[in-house]
Amino acid sequence: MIKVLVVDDEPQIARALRINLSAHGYEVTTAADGAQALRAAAAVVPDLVVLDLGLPDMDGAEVIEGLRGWSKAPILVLSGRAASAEKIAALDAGADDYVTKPFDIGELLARVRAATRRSGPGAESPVTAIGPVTVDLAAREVRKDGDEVRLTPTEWQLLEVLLRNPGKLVSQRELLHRVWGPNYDRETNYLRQYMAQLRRKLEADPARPVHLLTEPGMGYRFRP
Amino acid sequence: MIKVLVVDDEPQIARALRINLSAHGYEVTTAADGAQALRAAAAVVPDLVVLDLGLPDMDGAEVIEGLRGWSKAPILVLSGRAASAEKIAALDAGADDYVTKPFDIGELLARVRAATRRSGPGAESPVTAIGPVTVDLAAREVRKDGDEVRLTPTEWQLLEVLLRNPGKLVSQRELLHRVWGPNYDRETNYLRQYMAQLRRKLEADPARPVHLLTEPGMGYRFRP
DNA sequence: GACACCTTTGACGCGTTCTTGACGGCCGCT
DNA sequence: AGCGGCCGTCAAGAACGCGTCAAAGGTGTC
Repeated sequence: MIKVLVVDDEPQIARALRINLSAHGYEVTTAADGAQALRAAAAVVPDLVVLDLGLPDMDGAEVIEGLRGWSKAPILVLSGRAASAEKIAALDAGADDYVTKPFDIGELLARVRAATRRSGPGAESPVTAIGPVTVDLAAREVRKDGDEVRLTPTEWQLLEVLLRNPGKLVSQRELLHRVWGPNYDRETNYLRQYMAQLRRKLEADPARPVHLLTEPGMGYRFRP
Repeated sequence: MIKVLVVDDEPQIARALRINLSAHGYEVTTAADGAQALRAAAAVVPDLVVLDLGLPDMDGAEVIEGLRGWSKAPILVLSGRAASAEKIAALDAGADDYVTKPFDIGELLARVRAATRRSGPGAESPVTAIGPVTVDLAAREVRKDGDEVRLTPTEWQLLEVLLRNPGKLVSQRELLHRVWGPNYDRETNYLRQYMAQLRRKLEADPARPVHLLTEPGMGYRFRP
């Protein structure tokens, strides 16, 4: 989750930003003045800072420079002042963007997206561990004792459904529907076939599976 | 020297921007419409693009997307329209900043500095090594055993998508969408054709690729 | 207008994957 | 004990996808 630090001394604006950003999937922290902002930045290490100028305790450029010493996270400045000199000062101090109030919330969100897009895609993908095997669903990569294991498309789909419901029982019908389509209900032999292949490739002892379990008469279950 | 491409159909504005940017030490190229812009971008490989919307021949978003396929250079959009919807569309298409006319030239220069500051230090050497081959995505240059290798535009786009997701599997659908457009879903023969060409040019043994791998039925993967 | 280059399109052989059927073992039920 | 249901395993042919070659269509250059 992308972490955003909102710095604003006006509670209404801070609240509005928190609500909107949270609604779009960001993790929001707020600070009401410069000192709080620098402390909060050190604590949460945000991926982006939305900074209102005109804070009660510090000058805007000071806050920007204080942040720039720590972090390379984009800084998006809000301000009531439209004067060019202020914008230039803020941008040259290290801000990445400057928006004057009153601002359109949609536009602000678009600018937030533009700013995070640049620095964003350096993230690692989540990896699921199955005993000696690691599965990276995003990269579509399986490793067993370090070397890679190749799965066929059908094997991937089946494994993905199970892994996305860790610990839960997935019925045969649901597995068939998700992998082969809604017209498949009773082809349980497909499941037997491919579960066996998955176990051969992923389980330490395919005859005695520990993670890819059969629930007789019901379905299959992935145990982490 | 930092190279800036200025795209504007109004000669006075283009001239004013050229003079001001040149005076501040930038190397300026100008283009008067979208087609020229894309051609010029391919030729000079700019470090930043200043793009006026409302070009005579193409929609603004088209130009942005055309540029984004090639390059990660920041795009600073100029526009006479202050409507939020347009700003949002441009930013989400891949623009980095949006300035409404009339604009203060000092502020514009500050935004140019802010944009180049970000990509400047990090974009020093984005060179990817593929065995005996080195690929410089920013400079758009490939060398194999020291000699230059020529890639066609389509080959570049395909290679770029793969290189920007190192280790990750990229589905054939995504590759088709990113290189040929959202209307292409099943033309996997294009992928076969161009992957073969890339392998001929980049792999030591094109018949046994080590870095540009096929995942049958799913997609392709670049392994560093 | 001829030429070169790139893109698009079609066809074929081959290896892999999917589908399908059959068999035997384990378990619970009668 | 006998039986039927369910699962794991094995072994086939069919179908699919990939790499490759070849050639036509399109565009800009000389």
